[in-house]
Amino acid sequence: MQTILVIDDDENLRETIAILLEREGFDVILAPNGRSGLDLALTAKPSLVICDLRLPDLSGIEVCKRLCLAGSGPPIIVLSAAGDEVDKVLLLEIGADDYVVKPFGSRELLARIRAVLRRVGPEAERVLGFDDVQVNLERRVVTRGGQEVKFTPAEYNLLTFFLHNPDRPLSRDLILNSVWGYESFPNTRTVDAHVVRLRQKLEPDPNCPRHFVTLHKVGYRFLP
Amino acid sequence: MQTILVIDDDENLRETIAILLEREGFDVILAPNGRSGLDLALTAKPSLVICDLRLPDLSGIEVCKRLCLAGSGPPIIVLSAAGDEVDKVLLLEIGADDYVVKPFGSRELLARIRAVLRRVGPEAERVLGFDDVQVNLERRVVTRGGQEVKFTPAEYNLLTFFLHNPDRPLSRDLILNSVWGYESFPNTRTVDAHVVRLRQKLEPDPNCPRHFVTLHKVGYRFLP
DNA sequence: CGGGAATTTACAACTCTTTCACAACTCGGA
DNA sequence: TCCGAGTTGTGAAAGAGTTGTAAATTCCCG
Repeated sequence: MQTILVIDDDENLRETIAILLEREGFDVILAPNGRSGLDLALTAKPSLVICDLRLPDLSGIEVCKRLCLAGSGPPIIVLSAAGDEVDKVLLLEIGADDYVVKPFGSRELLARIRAVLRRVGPEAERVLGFDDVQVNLERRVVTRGGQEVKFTPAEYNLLTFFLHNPDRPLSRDLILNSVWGYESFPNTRTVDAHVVRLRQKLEPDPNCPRHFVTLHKVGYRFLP
Repeated sequence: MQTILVIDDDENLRETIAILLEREGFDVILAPNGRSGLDLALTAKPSLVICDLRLPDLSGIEVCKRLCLAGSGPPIIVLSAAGDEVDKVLLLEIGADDYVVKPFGSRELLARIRAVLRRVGPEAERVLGFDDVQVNLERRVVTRGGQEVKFTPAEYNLLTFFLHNPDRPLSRDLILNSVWGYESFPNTRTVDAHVVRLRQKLEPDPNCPRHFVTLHKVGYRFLP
């Protein structure tokens, strides 16, 4: 599982990126400023850092430098505002691996991330699972006891969301926002229906769920 | 005997490089602009391409992209003028193998050429396939059960893109960007239409595709 | 035991894909 | 330069597959 650290003082953007990346199967950790970002980068050992150029305390440049000082730190992608006069060469020289100019499309950011990760090293097999169930995020394939199990997009998205958030109580609203997105507003019963489908396909005994557990009046919880 | 294609609008430089390379025992072909360069690269199958960044029609970047489309294509060394603000990362990302800043010495250029050729190594067996279908990238010929099957350029590009990316979910957008390129904007239905054509030509049963599989709401997947 | 909450099922609406025909376009040759 | 064959992108209609929801039922907790 690959972890990405996002350092940006704009909470909105931070969350947007987080959701985007999580949906792609990355673990995401967030920091609102340079100092905490540096700390996290050194303690959490992320596979990649996305860092805004303009931060309240340390500048993005400063962050890059410090991270590179540490030797073989994680690769860094710098975000810069459209107006900024960015010295690309300088950025790359001090250790940034790539930069993206705001505003950027999600596709662009993802492409750059993958390019950097690919360049840095062979991508770890991105496989999650529990019991005899395996989910290959790269291939978008789910197997159970070696047999492929088919999933519709909504089911698959819900499944990976659970897998990325094990052991946590997840409210229906949170699930809706994370999996369906802010633009669509299905009612919360919808989540139930899809959980049922997951259970039927993946629970050893769908009548007595052990992995996709109901939290009465709260929501659901996924237990590996 | 190895052939090198030189794309540069400066006739003087072109000739200088040609003489230099021929003295070293390479076959050299020349092109004064991006378009004819691309044509030559595709028809003459050089072992290596040297391409100026600044060209009258297509930029060197554009040339790189096109050449790398299907993931095969010859290695590329980019020439950039001293003043150019070169985005090294971008260059390497889109498929250039190395770059040399003008003015350069003949020794340097030769060293880089040899390095790239060495890295690329003995030409890989460039035949891909599945079932009784064989695709010879060298000759640009597709056979099925020994019989040649004709492919139009768009079909062929799509086919090789699939072949180079087996087993992965490929969104329509990704396919469009990779096969058609960032500058052309056909709508995503176009991909469907071409997939249909591939299936009709290559699937044992076009009504029940086993190799070019639809991922509903996601895109397509190629399974060898 | 009562009432709200969760599950289950079935289904209709909907979205996405396939198919097909066609017009625009490209390119080579006369 | 013009023409014709071949190629390619697109729209429209039909066909598949997906998904949100309602309604009936069961479950859970107080």
